[in-house]
Amino acid sequence: MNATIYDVSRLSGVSIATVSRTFSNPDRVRDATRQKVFEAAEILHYSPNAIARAMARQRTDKIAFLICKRDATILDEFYARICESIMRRAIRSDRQLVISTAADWAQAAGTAQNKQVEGVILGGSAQADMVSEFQRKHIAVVLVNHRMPGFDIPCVVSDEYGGMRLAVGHLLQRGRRDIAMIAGRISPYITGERYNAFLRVMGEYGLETDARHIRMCDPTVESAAQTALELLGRKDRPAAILGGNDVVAAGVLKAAHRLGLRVPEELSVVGFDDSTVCGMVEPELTSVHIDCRRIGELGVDRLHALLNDEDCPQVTVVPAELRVRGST
Amino acid sequence: MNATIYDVSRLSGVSIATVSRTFSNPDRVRDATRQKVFEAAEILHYSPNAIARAMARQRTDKIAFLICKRDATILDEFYARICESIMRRAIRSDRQLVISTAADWAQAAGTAQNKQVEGVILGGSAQADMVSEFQRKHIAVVLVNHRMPGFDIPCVVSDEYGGMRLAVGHLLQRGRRDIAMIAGRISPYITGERYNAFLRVMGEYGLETDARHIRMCDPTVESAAQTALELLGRKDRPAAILGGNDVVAAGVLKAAHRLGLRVPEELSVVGFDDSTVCGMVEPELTSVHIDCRRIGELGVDRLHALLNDEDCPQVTVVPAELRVRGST
DNA sequence: CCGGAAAATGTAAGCCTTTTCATTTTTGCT
DNA sequence: AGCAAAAATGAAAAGGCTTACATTTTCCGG
Repeated sequence: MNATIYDVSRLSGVSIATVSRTFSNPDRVRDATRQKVFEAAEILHYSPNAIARAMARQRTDKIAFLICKRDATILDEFYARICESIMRRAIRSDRQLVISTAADWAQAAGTAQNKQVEGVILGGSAQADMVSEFQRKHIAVVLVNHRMPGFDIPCVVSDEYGGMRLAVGHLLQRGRRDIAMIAGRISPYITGERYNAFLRVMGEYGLETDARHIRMCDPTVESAAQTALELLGRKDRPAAILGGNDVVAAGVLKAAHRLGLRVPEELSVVGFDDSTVCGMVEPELTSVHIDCRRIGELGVDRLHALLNDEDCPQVTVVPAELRVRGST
Repeated sequence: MNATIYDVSRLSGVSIATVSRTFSNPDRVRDATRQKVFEAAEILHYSPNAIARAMARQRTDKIAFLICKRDATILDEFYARICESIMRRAIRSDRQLVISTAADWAQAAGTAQNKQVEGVILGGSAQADMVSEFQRKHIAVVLVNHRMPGFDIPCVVSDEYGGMRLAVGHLLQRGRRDIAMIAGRISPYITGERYNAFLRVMGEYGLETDARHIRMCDPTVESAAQTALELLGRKDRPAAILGGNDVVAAGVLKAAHRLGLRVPEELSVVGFDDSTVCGMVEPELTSVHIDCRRIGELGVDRLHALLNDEDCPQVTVVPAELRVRGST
């Protein structure tokens, strides 16, 4: 139905080899020839068949971004940003991108199987067996927003510790010493990382962190608000609350509002991620900015390095920044 | 490097045809044979090469979701939802999904070219030449959240008019007759649709809509807030404002807060899309719920129908609902 | 236990490129 | 004009699978 290289060859009067070269390596044919070929191709609406091309060249120039459903989704602005950035970078480097939400990792591996995809970027918490499966298939793997110590895989993460340090430091500057954290159950990695960072940073500043200061909640505004209500309802309520991400922080704001607590006068609130909601709530939310864009780009770059046998740092940490707004 | 059908054939002692059948049509080989083949495959870590398969079958089982950068992005929760839903549906029907943000349509067409992709779902405002390009390549096209009258293409849209009717009806019930709209410059289609719906509905209710009642703004909270400030600063301020989407509505809320106007007592605010921010702002935002999930699913379904030569409705309208919350 | 139908398997062509190697044409000099 | 080297082109194999058609095996009733 679609024209093939043979049709063009026939119409233009050159061999198929020359047609092929004309399309994949234009400067290796004479001007006159090139013109003839392009003319014929134009007439026939020919364009090279990528499948056949992949078949012959044994490579697809295709990479995948896999999100493990269990703890991440594109509905999350955080991952949407990473995804966008990966998309952009992939296009720029002439790679096709396959995106898949892997409900179960078997499906994900299936998607990427068979060298259809030359490399994958794994977002969210990847599982070890998934990774080894890929490696056995000789598919390059890069982790984004996750680490797998013991595995020989490059990963790109943001500096959660540094971000936390900025956040706590800022609160201290504002005179808040009684700081609590509500960690939403986001992706296990991020949750854990931020949790640990909080403990560590508080320790470094010589501040207390007993059970009263740390709470878990589901990653919804309502759940966060409930948790915050408990925390704020008591006499010895904290002077500041760190949300595990912006949604949680928005929940805290909500709770404060219900209790009639003024923010930031009576309570400081800090979020994580610096997502668009920060600008929508009242007061606007101080938040730790995570450079998702950079993370995505670096993810693609690392994958490229891997695919081209260049050397590639195992761990890349992207710095975080604090965006101070009305809630502190 | 990877095992091929020949390796499996050799090890299991059957012909490559049988191996092929074992994988693509298991019940057409005898039990004993199937077992032998699978065993050999297991040992060799064989799995069929999808490229070669596509080559031989002349089909890829691959579809694409293309977003036209100019007016839509996955960063938009609205599109993220559609995207998610398409992803889910595509996976469920054993299709691979390629997602691409098309900065320029040439690139998009390129991505989908060459029967690498059997069909595309176009999100955001597609351009006519893009569509005809696809059609000439015999690539099926479905429009999501957009319409192209005059083109023979199925499209799936939400019932913006119905949603608007619900919103305005609700406001009237609350005793608000002086209703204004701030339309954000979202995707041209949506913006236009909602704008027209507003005019029409207001007309149907016999309400005024002079220049005072309709404003445009950029699709950011800040821009919306500025616009709302102007609208609300005057003596004859409206009693209710409809935001072109939730972000705009959030901006209105912000403006009201700055002016010390109590919502909903002194001003009612309604958004569109029913995105997650609705639950985060104070008061929570009444919004017209757009069933993005359904839109995505139907998009995929229509595409399937097209690919299977089944008949396929040209226009599918997904109903909208009103979610009433604190802002009215 | 045989014949014929049905089921299982095998053979080989085809899908559309790329690419190596051989061959032809062009180029630049003398 | 003639020659060697360089550039352009062509012929053909390879890439891994599916499938139509041919062949072999199995199954069943008589």
